[in-house]
Amino acid sequence: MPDHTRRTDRRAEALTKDVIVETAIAILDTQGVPGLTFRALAKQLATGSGAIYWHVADKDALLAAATDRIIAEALPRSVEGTSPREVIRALAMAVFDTLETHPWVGAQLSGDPWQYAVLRILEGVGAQLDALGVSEANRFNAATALLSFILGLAGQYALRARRLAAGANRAEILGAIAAQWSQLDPKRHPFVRQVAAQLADHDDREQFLAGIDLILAGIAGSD
Amino acid sequence: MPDHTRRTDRRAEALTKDVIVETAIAILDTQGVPGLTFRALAKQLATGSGAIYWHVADKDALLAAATDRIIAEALPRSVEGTSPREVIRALAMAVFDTLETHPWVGAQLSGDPWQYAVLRILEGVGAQLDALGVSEANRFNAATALLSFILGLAGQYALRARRLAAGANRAEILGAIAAQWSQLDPKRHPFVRQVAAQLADHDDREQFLAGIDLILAGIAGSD
DNA sequence: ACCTGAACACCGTTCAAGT
DNA sequence: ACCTGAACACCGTTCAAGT
Repeated sequence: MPDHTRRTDRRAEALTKDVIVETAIAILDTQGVPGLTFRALAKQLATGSGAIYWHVADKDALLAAATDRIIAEALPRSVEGTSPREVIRALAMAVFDTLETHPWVGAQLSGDPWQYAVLRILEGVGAQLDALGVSEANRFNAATALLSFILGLAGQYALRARRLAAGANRAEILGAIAAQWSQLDPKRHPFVRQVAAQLADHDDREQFLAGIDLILAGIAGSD
Repeated sequence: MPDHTRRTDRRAEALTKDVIVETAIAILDTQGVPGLTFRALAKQLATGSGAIYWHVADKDALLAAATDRIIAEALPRSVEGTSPREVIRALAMAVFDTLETHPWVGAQLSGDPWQYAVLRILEGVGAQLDALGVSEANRFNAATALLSFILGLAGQYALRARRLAAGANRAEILGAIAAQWSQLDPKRHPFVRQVAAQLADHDDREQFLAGIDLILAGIAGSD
């Protein structure tokens, strides 16, 4: 009560799950998943590694909690005055942009699709389908198709993020993959070879939205 | 040459990458990813753990090699006399069915989307798009949309597989998730609550094919 | 060239002991 | 109730030493 608690990176108040998750996110953003160890986390929190287990069940729970906080903050609360299609696009783009800022989220989302963070996305997507005129019988398949696509892309960008963290830049990574692809046997891999050229200079957001639009077009067409 | 080498589960010939990968797959199928350690693998191969590193760079490379072998064997060589749409469906179902037999493949595919096994799938899908009449400009986006959907689903079934390995059965797992979903706040999660009922008794293959069809319909419609 | 297996540098998690 | 930190039971990977 008397002394002004020093606000360095150390902790003065009681340990809470919130502080733990917040600190974990900071480590994940800077060091990636391999950097998040209970020892590193405890050190940053100026506590013992065992103390964390009083607030969090285990490492999986910690990662899920961190992912959920990121996704909860990233999803647009409500998008007024726009079409259902626009809302779904905005939602998908919110997820996409989050993956750029917090690359580890991609692996976490695609690796544990029943976690609460994923359910938030499913809810956001599903809520629009009624307005889109999708029959109740088709809603389940339509929503999970959109969700699977989003999670699939999440996995893809997750790996690229891992390589980015390793020091390379986007052009180098895609250039290396494109070079590798274009050396493939043309007989066995004609398509991939042909597409290799587009890989290096395609726009990620555009590709992502194109996929969303394809599925939305399919939903509109088949109902 | 003289004595008939005893064919127990031990190895008599020289260690090769093929034997290593084969043994790794056997462990993965029975014990899952956590069961695959270099110590367990070495013991099964009746060799030292260091010996494996002479043939395989590291654990990631071993997992990628195992996944590639599974996918290479699973993909239909060529499907004669059927429409491009049927070929894509057959290809997707081949991947899907593989995930049931080798559950760990799902996590591996979605976790490392640039590995060779994924490229095989991309090639298989992409090769059909020309025949489907998709313009060259749209082929890249169409193929990656299908691929992302397949990989997204792969991740989803991967987790369920992990839970199945832990001893539960399909009905229990989905029942538990459905029960959890239906307890959600109806105000905040109306869609997920509504869909919870369909979760327990939906057909996975049907859901998967429905997703493929939605994307194919979108591809056909937007071109 | 290929294999051995001890050793290194880590992990997540537990738990008696403290406050 | 909450925290400490040593201890346990593992990992992947390396590497001198063997054949």
